[in-house]
Amino acid sequence: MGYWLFKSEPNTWGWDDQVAKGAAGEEWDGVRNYQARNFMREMKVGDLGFFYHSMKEKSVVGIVEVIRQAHPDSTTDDARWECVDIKAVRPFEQKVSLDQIKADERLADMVLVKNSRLSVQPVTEDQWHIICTLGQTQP
DNA sequence: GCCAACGTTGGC
DNA sequence: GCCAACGTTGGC
Repeated sequence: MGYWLFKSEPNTWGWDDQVAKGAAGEEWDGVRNYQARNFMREMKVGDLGFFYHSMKEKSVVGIVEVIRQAHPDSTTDDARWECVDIKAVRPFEQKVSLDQIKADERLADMVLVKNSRLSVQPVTEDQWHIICTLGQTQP
């Protein structure tokens, strides 16, 4: 089981948009960064991820599940870019802010802290459980 | 809204 | 293959 973090600017694509897609989910398209793409290639159906709102909100707001492995990104003809499909699983009872994450020394190694610009990131199992606890939400 | 950091592009 | 220039991201 892998754990990940998906980051989006809520004005472009937010948690509410993801929830509206229901069980059918949606492509996590538009990624044009090799590191992020490589992580998506590693994802397997059933892997879980955090849904993070960047910019104004800067918080983890919910949990998503990978429902389709990496496949060509339908928003480009460029064969280099691939994406997975994800669906919303459940919202966080309590949003976990970037400030909270930075304040917790157990989370100091998170990619979110170290390389805030990477839009798709791996999360360790320990980090996963800590943040779920902070969010008062079942892993 | 600004700007630093980063990744990508393209000229040499 | 190097590196300067450029565009984009995202925290502040």
